[in-house]
Amino acid sequence: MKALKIPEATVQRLSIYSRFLERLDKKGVITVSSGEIARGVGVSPAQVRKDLAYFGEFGTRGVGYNVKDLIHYILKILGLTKSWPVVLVGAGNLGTALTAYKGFADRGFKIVGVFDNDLLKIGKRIQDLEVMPLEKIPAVVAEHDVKIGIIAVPIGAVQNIASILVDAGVEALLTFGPVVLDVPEHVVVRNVDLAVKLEILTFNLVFRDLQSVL
Amino acid sequence: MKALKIPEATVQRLSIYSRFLERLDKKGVITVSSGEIARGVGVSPAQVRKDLAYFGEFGTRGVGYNVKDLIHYILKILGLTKSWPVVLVGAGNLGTALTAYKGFADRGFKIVGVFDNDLLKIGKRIQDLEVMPLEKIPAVVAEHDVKIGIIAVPIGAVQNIASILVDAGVEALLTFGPVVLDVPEHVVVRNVDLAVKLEILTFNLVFRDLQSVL
DNA sequence: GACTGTGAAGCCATTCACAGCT
DNA sequence: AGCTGTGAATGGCTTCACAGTC
Repeated sequence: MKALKIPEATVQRLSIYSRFLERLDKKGVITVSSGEIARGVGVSPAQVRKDLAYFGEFGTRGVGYNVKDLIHYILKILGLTKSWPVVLVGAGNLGTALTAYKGFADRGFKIVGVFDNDLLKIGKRIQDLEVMPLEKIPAVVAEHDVKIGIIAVPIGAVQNIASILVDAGVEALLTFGPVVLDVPEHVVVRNVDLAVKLEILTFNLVFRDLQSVL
Repeated sequence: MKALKIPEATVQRLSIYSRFLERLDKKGVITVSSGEIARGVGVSPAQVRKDLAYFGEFGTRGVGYNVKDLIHYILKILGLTKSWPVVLVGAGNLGTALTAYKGFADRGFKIVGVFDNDLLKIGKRIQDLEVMPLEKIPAVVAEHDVKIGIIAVPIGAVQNIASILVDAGVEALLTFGPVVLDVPEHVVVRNVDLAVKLEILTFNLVFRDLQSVL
């Protein structure tokens, strides 16, 4: 065997490469070099080659990579050659925005159920989905063999929802806001924290000014 | 001088520490050790100490850190001892969700203007803000001395909005989706890509299964 | 000549382990 | 005894540089 540990940064970049390549493909571009990809997404050419080398030899020396083929290989690596059903818990502002988010559908993610515990929201329609009570989670997860859950509920409720999803069979969770989840080891969790992102901006703004004084 | 290069990961964690500490403070906790912080946010104690050590000596040996003081120091480091005015461009689903997002207000970010180029959206009220046309960006940015812009528009329009914001005087941008911005060097840009996050999940799901076969 | 694939080098972040303080 | 602060060691990711191929 060969594949061992893949840096998370590599996985992130593969996702980005593949979307850049799809744009090239739409423009009719047939072949691309690591340097062109690098410029297109803002990394170094060596980085592009290294990232791809973790998974095989996809290029031709002296020529570059075939765009269509490379797209296919990367999607295969990322597990995106099939559509993934997703459940979303939380039908507030964020949940509503995520349900409508085209970026998910474009990449084969299909939201098959939206849930909330708020009686005022249950029954409401978001896109073409009816918001369901939490009790329906197990049935929907089982019916569609859902592996991925998105949790967009107030911070105090996140752990509880995570447990419900995991018990129902979900194996990967995307959460928002500052939470540390207690879930079984086999469950993959990633978090998006928008306040952190803004605070990286403010840090850089003030730190830059601070340094210019030294 | 001493401070030189701070890892971005450190900045992220400081933001997370500070919110954990605020929860402790609300509970009335006076003193905390690096080990307790570490357990609370899911990192190693040494990491916590190292992160703080970049910026000074905030603890007492044998005792730990004073919660209130440490919160204050971290907020100072992150530039959060003042409120930051923010403009948001894009009044679609995501923009609307972001405008209502409590996590921003809680940390002192105040959205002072929401803009869109869609005539159907202009004039609409989101929270207590009226959606304004793009032409108003320079005036609002100047009036409130806005340094931070959030761009939540379709991917094709992002670069154009970024340029407008930068021309108006904004120095830090938060964008969504797969874009590489062309902006002056002094402008700080960070990106949130939700599809990438989901694809990290799928990668891990399929890669785990793949590895178990080897 | 052009560009990939890759071992080696370099760089950066995290962890270790212990001296120093309370 | 307990816990911080930190130099040293480790581990991991990125860049370099070049051999290999078209």
